[in-house]
Amino acid sequence: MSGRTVTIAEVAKHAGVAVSTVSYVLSGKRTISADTRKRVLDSVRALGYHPNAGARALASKRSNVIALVLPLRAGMHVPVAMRFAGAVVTAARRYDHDVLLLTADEGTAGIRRVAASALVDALILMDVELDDTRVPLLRELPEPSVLIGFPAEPAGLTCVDLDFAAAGARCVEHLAERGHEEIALLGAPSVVYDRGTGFATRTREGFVEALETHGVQGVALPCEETFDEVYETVRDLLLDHPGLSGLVVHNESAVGHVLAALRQLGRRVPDDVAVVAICPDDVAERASPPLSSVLIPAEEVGREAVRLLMDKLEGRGVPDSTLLAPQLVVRAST
Amino acid sequence: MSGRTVTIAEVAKHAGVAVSTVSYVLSGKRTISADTRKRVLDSVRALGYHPNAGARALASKRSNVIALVLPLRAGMHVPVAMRFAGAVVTAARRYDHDVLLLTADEGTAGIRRVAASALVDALILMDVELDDTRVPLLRELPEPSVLIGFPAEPAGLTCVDLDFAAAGARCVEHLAERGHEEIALLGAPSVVYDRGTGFATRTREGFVEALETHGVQGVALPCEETFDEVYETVRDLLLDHPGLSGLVVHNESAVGHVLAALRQLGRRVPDDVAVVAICPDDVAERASPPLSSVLIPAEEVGREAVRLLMDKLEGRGVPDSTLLAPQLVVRAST
DNA sequence: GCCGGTCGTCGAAGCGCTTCGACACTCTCA
DNA sequence: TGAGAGTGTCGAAGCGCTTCGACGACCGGC
Repeated sequence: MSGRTVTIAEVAKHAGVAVSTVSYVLSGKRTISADTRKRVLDSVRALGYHPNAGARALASKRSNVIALVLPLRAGMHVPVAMRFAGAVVTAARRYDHDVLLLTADEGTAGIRRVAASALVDALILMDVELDDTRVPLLRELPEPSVLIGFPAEPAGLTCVDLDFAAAGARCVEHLAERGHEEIALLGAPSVVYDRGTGFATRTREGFVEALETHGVQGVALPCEETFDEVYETVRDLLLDHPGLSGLVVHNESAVGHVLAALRQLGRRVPDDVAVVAICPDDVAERASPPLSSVLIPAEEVGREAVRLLMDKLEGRGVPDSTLLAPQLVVRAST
Repeated sequence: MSGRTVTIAEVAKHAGVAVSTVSYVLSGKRTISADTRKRVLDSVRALGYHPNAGARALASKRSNVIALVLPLRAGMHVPVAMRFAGAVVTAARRYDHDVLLLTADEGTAGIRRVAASALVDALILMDVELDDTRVPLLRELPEPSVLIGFPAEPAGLTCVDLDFAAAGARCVEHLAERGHEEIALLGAPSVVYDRGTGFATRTREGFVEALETHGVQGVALPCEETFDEVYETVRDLLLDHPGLSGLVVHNESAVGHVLAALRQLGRRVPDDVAVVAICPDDVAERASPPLSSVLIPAEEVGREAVRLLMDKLEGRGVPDSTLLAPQLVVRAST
């Protein structure tokens, strides 16, 4: 409570025990009698003791901080990224860890620095590309790490993500069930495919494969994010494919524009064109009409990434690859 | 380079000097001969030395980490927040500091914890409300802090923000110059006003005051974020105010819907209704038509917040209040 | 040629914590 | 009844760094 900072020695004196006893009460690493424990905890509360993070890190070789590496680059969808980040912070706190935020300005040097200085115990990487420069570094780092997303060569790494291939396939299946025979996928901006970001590519692959499985005609197109570009894309698509009656949209920034474009082109949703999106729930619910969608389970992915990381920190084995099953929610648009 | 972690003692031995000499070379706190300095720096590079963050923090009572408190609550615009966050991280790195990410789940306890444990040296708070529970805590904390946004009672605090009142006024001025005589402000969702978030309220005040100054009729309305609600709001607004020809939109999620609604209601932009937005540049540029806008200078605000914080950490005096002047960019919508 | 003042370097004392080994007990079972 | 096996607690040794005071070496001024 006081302004001055309280040390473990003061707690020990207040409780009438040795410093090490206080430490063991707090860490639970040795058995302490219920009586002593209570006395110590009372003193901790009375003095408002918070262990000094630096001292703890120095002595224990654990900082209880994890790094969240978040490149913030073009074409990446920021609200989704933020929800991942929020989920990671919340989950980390449950394991008594804090989160250090790293961006890409420093390149891999930042990762090396926080790892080498023992500022962090472990790392979570977001927005992983198929050919990601950070991946080789991760392999040589002694600190454990988890990737959200998949690089081209994930062997020996620990990766978590929504199963985007299954998500793409699930959308096709859904539209096929509804009787649509010609459909299209509007995906990420082309720059995202060019960069080889995994999730976009994998959705497209899942989509394309499922076309065959379900005996449906279909095309997959990239999709830019300004209204005018979206409008043109949709207009041309409808011109080129007069029989098209179903649309899968995997691009959250564009999804509103797609609906507006359809309206403007005189197509009703879902009567003329059914639309299913791959996007977070709130975006789908907020659209008009509300969209059937495969939700991107940001919270779940974040939580899972932290859980895997903690398992690795504790030396427990973890699977290389964790794919979260897509879940389709049917709303007014199909 | 090696797997093992290198200590200052090894650097000292390698360079043939005392440990303290290495420390002084690195910190520059005592004069060291050019010769010795070079030898030490060469050894640092040769061994790949990174000072241990915990040890450094313990000995120097400075962790070189600042906390970024980011509530992530409803109604807050996530991409903007993220740009602030990115700017803060980048700016902090220039002062050799890292950024710890804190969310609101823990409430004020999280702030107290990281401050008391000396995990961080200082704090930056984002998305500050007029009546913010975190503010009283900040006042009693010994660690310096900077707020992005203004609480109701900012005396004794250090606050930075865009001058939203001036931004609101600037939009009115712009529309008045273009000859519009009846205009409206579509603001944040009502929940944001209810919470008393400063930026929304201050824009409205600036808007309302400027109406009089420029002899213009006008109303200010909150604005929800689903298409249907926006559509109704715009429709009713045009019905109630047949002479209305100018719109100020201060709501990034709604701005696309507003344009779509106007289109659907048969109003051309800017011929029938001129629209000026208060939003980040990329949103304004991506709209159709591109919007005249007062940009939200996220990078500048973030950078300024960090600069102020570093000044406070060094014991330099800083102004209580820093307002960044709005800058209006004219595009196709007015 | 001696004195005081820099300048450059060193050694050692912590910073607040964890953890290891030791030790005094109390049980248990031969 | 005494050896052996826990329990519960303590003291002390670091963890890797910063920083303080000390101390030669060298300088210019008288």
